[in-house]
Amino acid sequence: MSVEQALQEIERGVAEIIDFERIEHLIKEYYANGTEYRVKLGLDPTAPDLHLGHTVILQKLATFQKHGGIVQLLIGDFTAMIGDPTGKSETRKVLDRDTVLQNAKTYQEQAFKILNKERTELVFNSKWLDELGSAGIVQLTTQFNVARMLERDDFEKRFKEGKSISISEFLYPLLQGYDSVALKSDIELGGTDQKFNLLMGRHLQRAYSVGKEQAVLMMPILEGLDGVQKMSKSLGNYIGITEPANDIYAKILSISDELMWRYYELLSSRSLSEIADMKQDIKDGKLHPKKVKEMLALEITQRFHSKDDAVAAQKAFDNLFKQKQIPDDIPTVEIEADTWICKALVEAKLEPSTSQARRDIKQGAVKIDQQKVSDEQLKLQAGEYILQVGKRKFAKAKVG
RNA sequence: GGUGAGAUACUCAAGUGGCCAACGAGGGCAGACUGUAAAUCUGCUGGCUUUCGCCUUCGGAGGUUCGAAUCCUCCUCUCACCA
Repeated sequence: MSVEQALQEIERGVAEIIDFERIEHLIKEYYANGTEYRVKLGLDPTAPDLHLGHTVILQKLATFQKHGGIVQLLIGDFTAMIGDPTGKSETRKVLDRDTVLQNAKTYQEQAFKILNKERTELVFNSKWLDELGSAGIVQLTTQFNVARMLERDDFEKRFKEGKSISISEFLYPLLQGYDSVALKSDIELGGTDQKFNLLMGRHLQRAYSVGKEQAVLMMPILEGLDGVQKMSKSLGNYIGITEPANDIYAKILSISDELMWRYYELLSSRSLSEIADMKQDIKDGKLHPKKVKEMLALEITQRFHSKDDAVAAQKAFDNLFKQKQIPDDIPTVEIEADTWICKALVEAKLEPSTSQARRDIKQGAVKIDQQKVSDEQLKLQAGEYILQVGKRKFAKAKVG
């Protein structure tokens, strides 16, 4: 593969690159002399599950691995105890160490679904930050000043609004930047929201005379299923990479058409020209958008499961929705005879409370064996039934 | 350390003695329409073995009252101004 092609791949979908010349140089060196280089990604192990939003950056790392990069997967076990203030309107809660370590472990297991393990170095920043000591911290803080710290958007905003900013939060970007000093990274990746922190790495590498200043490559923030807010676990609009094939497939099909293109650009491995062609074909009426979305869903599902699983997920989905059939693998619950329907739905975990069940029955959302339930006083007689709430919640009930 | 303001459901936010399970907005769930999409329209959005009923909830603990989210006391936390 040529250097040009490699750079093209690297540039795809990125939001911003700082010091592109350095990346260009590193790639050239690799293809000319086989010289490897280090690409850093810092992970904040506060939420234990990776979702598609994280994979945008992980995939970019994998691209670097193909072109001579050794990935430094940095688990911010030390910094996580402070909590990254990025995008937060208030001070984060401090996590205890056990939780942080547990989360970190989950993270690495998942990251290797995308990254090449052979070309990844796993590091924990407590290794050098623990040793930094008070003197080291003071030394570090002399490298930056408050006025510049307050240039950071979220700090500035909070400062203006008179909201509290903890001193420890000022330390966060400094420590994260110091990681780049300790790791001597050549390139650091991150989301656009990390720009300030990423640049800090460059600044500190210069201040500590590391002999290089890392290039910075920022990926856009992936929107969640709602298409508006960023994908995040706490907002519940995410697709986790450990989710079952059926769920991943179904969730992707549920995104809007507009958002689908965004996902194509950031997540698919299809070429940009291919994607542009599909867009045109839809415009010309040659291609149905649903079809294109199915292809995306298949591709992504296959990435985290097998091809067979992906095809099976598609089939299950079609059964469920296109043909309005009932999926094959639904949970079974045993229920005593003569149980009130609302209570049964709660026992089957289809409803959180009998009150909610009652409301849903009133709205015609509850079905037994495809038949709408209209009587909320109904009692289940012995036998086997398929209980359904809404379009996608099912359970098989063995009553008796 | 001093002074002042505030804490209401998933979030924001009304309510300042009974009409309050608590306006409104967002979010969420469901129904219609669709391509399980989006947009739009409609309904619901504390719990309860059963709903024209009962129980719990407006930062916490007490108190006043026939009756408190609303008044009083203390406590906890947040914010602002001053030092």
